[in-house]
Amino acid sequence: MAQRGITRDAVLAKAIEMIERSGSPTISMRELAEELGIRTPSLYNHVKCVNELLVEASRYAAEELRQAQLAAIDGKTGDEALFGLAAAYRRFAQEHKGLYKLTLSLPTLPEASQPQLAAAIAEPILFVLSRYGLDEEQVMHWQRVLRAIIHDFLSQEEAGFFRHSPVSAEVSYQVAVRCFVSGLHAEQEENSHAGE
Amino acid sequence: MAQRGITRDAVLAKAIEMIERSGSPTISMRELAEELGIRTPSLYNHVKCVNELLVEASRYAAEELRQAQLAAIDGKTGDEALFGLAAAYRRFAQEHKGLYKLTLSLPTLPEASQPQLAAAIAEPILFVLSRYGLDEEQVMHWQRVLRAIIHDFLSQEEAGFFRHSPVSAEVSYQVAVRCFVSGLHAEQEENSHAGE
DNA sequence: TCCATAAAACTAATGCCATTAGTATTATGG
DNA sequence: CCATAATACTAATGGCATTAGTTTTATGGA
Repeated sequence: MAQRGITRDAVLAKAIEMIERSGSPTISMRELAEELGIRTPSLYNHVKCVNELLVEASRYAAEELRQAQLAAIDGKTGDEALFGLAAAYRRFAQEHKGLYKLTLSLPTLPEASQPQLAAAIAEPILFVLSRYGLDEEQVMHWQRVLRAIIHDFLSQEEAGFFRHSPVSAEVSYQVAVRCFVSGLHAEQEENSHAGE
Repeated sequence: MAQRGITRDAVLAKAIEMIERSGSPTISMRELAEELGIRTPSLYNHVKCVNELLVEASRYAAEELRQAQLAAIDGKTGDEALFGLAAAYRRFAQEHKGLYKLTLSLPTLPEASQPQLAAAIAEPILFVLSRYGLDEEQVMHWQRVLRAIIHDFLSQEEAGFFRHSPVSAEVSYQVAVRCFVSGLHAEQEENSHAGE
């Protein structure tokens, strides 16, 4: 038996499908082979190792997240764009748990592929912030702050930190985003006063 | 050969020591046994499974983080206490990488032990925030926001997200904390206006 | 003082996983 | 129509946690 129509792309697609389905950013070669209807070692005709699959899946996840962000800020600027970004992140995390977690562990990937992916994800935020009259370094700081708020909020929620509380996680998230915007305005304020 | 002076506590202590040393919140039964000078299966005379060890180590980590927080706010109130908390978190994360990561994955523990540990960690923050004249639900939201900022900032930094940038992570962190405080004050402001 | 008992170590074995080595089969282009 | 390369297979390796069953030793009651 040979040539069963399985290609590297098909393997990757199935891996991504399984990550989406399970909500977990891990890949089991055994299960993957089973789903494809082949024996485990046959996978190695298409990929080098499980890590290579993770890198490829991360690449895909980063691109998806990037697109979701770009769609969210389309035609918007300023605070509206920021709220749009925050909402898009939250939706992405909820609808694509596994892919989202993959973007969180992106820095564990091999050095080479990492910077581009991180940059691809950060870019939409940087773009929106670049219109706030901050200097380049400040933009970097505030981008990190926003990502920190958004990211960890979601991962804490996902991880179950809020599960045992009656207080709405959704509302907490809105408080967090408003907090960011308000802090950002304060910084802007300070900048403009500095020039007087 | 028997009775080599190894107790359950000794096993746990060594496990914690190894987590501290490696900076990784994982335990290998094989390595653990090797360090203790016994064979792997002998560990099972003292603990039920590797997960039980992780639970115990998490308990310890949560308590340590709690103590670090309490020490940081001792004699302080208001913004000063908040800045103290943030600094303490950062220091703890840097000096106890492994334990800190353990507190991040706390929710993966069995349901039973989780709420107390999460509460123990959150309590000092709740205490400080309780003096800001917010209602109970607001306190909960703002506690989550602060934890989100602090936590993810540190885990992103640890994970290497900032490694390829010349912009200081330390300064970004300060921007984040100031952002929180400024946002908190804005909320306070709104509350007092609402009563007019 | 001695021995029964239980604690704590051991060896051997199981099962799950990723991965590698080596072999068989089949699709395809020359 | 057949040589070759691609792709699947089986078999084996090595690492891991864990379990079963056995041996050794510390200790307290006779």
